[in-house]
Amino acid sequence: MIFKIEKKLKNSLGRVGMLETPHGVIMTPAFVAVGTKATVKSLNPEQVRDAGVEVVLGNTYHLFLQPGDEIVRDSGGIGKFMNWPGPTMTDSGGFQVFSLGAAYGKDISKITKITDPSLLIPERFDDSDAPRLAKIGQDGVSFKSHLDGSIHYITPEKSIQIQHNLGADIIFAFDECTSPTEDLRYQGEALERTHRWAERSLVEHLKLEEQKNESIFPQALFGIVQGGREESLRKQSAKIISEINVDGKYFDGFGIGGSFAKEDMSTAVRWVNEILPEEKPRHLLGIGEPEDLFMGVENGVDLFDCVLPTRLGRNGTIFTKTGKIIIMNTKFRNDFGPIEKDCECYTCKNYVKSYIAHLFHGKEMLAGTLASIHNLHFIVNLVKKIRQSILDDNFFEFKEEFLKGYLK
RNA sequence: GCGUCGGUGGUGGAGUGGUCUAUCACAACAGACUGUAAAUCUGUCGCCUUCGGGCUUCGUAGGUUCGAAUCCUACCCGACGCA
Repeated sequence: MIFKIEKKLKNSLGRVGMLETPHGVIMTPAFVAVGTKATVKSLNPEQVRDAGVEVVLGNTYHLFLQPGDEIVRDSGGIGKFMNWPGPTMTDSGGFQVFSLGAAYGKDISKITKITDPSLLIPERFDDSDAPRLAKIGQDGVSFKSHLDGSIHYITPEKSIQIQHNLGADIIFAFDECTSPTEDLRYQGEALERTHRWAERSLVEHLKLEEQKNESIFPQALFGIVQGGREESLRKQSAKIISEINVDGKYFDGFGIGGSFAKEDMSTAVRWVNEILPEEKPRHLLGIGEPEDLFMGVENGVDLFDCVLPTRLGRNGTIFTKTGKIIIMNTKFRNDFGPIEKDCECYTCKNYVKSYIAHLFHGKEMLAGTLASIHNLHFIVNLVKKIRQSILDDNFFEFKEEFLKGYLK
């Protein structure tokens, strides 16, 4: 994997670059489509590609459980398995430590608002008796399969082994995505744990790379920075993760993970990217909304991934330049215009809102597909436009103009 | 014409003397969703409301009863059977 920076955004951390992988080039900043179970939900690879997607992200935990990482390996790797010829990534399962752990069965998001009352609780809320499918040990995480209840212990080594079997071009260290409801003391403990796991991930990765024969593509490993909303922890994490090395071999790039408050996400990202080595790519995990993408790029992020375009699409919420719309709302039943008249996506070129609303009301499968195509195109294209605006020296103008219309 | 069964909120369909504005499902309406446990979930869903409550509903009209969607009578409507 080779990363080249083409141009920097003046007076900020932003940059435009290119990331070369064994399966093709990613023009950064780029939005990565999420294909957790080796499929971008409701879309086939041609539709994903036509939406402008350059790279797809699968998930270690899900593919380990089903169909099993060895099956993916034996089929020729995740890209071949899912018929996606381009670059691929896999997440390590670290997010499931949160989503199946602290967040399981609760109404908790990794993105909070400062006004969220749960953040005002000074003491850590002890809910260790609450049912959860992921339980953290010092050595790894015990997962109770959401599919059949079977127990699986995932260590950093195990996650890396699985990811080597899955065979994505870029893989991530096993981390703990810490819940925003945890107190500072816990955040610190979790951070130390994530750092230990990062080093073990790197050791295992280098070992497996060494054992590979030439017929197998080399993989790049990204370390993950955590630290929640806390400045000292974020900075400490960025420093430690970027310095971790085994015999002079470092992480190939970095993920920025964990929970954020919407209001101060930009500062958290800036703290980290001011410290991470400039010449390596940074991936802001699980973000985001259009305004978050501008924020991330401006603060030095090269890659984003998020389930939002496809999840919102399947659930009937559609991105437009003037804000999100809920296509099932009554007013769209007889709206015979496209979602966006100047949109180049397949959905907008061929269908009107009335029809898409009809498909959703009728619970037709095509509904989620058409909405996902548009949403994915919208977000992927937004990042491409942001990229171009940096090349054209009008990033800040573009940002202001877009957000003025979008956030209204 | 006679007989039997049945008519419940937008729909289907519970309820068969009080705890009934009436279980439940669907539809409808609104909302949520940020490294996917998710083509999912939440709320509203008779009318009015100063959100305390007030008022009116179970084919129609009467009646019995302290009290009726629930019992009785008549009528209207539907299905089936016999003429």
